[in-house]
Amino acid sequence: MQYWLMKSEPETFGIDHLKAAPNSTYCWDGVRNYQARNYMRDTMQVGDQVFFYHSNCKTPGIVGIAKIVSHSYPDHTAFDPESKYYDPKSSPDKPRWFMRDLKLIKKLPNIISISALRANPSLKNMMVLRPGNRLSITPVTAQEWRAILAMFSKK
DNA sequence: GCCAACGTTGGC
DNA sequence: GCCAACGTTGGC
Repeated sequence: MQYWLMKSEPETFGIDHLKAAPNSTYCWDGVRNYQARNYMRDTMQVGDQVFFYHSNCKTPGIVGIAKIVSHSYPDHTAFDPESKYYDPKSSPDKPRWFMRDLKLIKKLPNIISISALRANPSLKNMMVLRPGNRLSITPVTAQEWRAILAMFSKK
């Protein structure tokens, strides 16, 4: 079992979009970064747990918990010229980008903001908090996972 | 809206 | 294979 943090812009695909999807499950499309793709395609396993993070918004932070419920498969939005994720270098024969399905486990009662995360000393090495971090999918250690769970179960 | 940090592109 | 230019991310 591994843990991850996955960023999404709430305007584009937020926690409520996932919640509203059939079976609260949706494909994590649009990843166009090789490192993030490799995590998704190669490293993730079905059953891994995920912090759902809202980025590029008024209050960035962790808003929910989800889990990986599928193996990786080609991201079809890359084949669609109408999609904003279209990539002519990816084809069904030779797909370049992959995705997995995520199922919402729970939406948190309150957001755990990035400032709250930064204020927690046990998270000082967390990847998403590192300066200049732009990776949309980052691994979370078991220690970090537990420390973050403790932050909201206390409330 | 600003801007620092970073990944990608493409000329050489 | 280097590296400058460019585009994007994302916190503030």
